[in-house]
Amino acid sequence: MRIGELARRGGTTTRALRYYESLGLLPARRGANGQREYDEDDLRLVHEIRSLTGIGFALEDTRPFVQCLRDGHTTGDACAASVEVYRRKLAELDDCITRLDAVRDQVRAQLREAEQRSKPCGR
Amino acid sequence: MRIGELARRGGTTTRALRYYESLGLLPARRGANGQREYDEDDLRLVHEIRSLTGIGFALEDTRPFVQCLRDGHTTGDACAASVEVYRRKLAELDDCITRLDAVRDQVRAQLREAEQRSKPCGR
DNA sequence: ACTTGTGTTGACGTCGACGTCAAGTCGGAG
DNA sequence: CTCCGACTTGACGTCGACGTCAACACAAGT
Repeated sequence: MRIGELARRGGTTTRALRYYESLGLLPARRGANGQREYDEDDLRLVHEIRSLTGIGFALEDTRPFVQCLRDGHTTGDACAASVEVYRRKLAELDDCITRLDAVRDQVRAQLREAEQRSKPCGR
Repeated sequence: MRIGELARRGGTTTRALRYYESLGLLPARRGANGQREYDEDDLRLVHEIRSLTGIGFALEDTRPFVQCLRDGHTTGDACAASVEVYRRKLAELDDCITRLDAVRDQVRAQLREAEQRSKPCGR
């Protein structure tokens, strides 16, 4: 299939696919006319990339997963490098959530205080 | 005081202060020589901006707080517009945390599954 | 007077993941 | 043959909060 179909079926755009190729993430074979030619395996790679970036993974973080699939594994996370990314991301998420929780509490407290001051009168 | 001192005492850089000025967030008086001249009140504004951006507020979100201080209030959140920003931010934080929690659980599950597959043998 | 430090404006660079536009080529329908 | 849609490469735009550099003026210490 050509790039337009791959984009449609992969839930993305041709621009994104060319961008992935420019990063070496999604290399493409070329037909006699110079147009990019893709197959079902490529569609799997696109799905892997999209599902990972969809939950907040950076494109570079998807690289091990994509490589893993290209190496013939049935899932992108069957390789050690991918699992390592999982671990790192999990740690990042924990950190992030912890910080956001703290900020939320802080903002909540400030909000309560500000509302308190604005209605100092009884009732 | 001049811009360098304000930057030092405000815990930021001269570049940032000029940037704030370009946004109309921190207007500056000028001395006879054309140099920016600041006072202690300006330092308060800088502290307000930094403490808010420090916890993740966008610069534009700090505008009501800064305006509030310039209007003579003792705190930046003494005005309705500021409190409104608090409320909006709190909602954003709740949303964000909820989503991140879901993602974390998802990644955790994937990680467990991947580790499971890599060590299918007992023990 | 000289040097060093601090100030000024203006403009381009950064990061990530593409969007958008331009100008041209290719494929199939009518 | 013509036309439209899909394809090609290349290059600039976007967003936010500044960093960095250039080239110059001003201030203060010895």
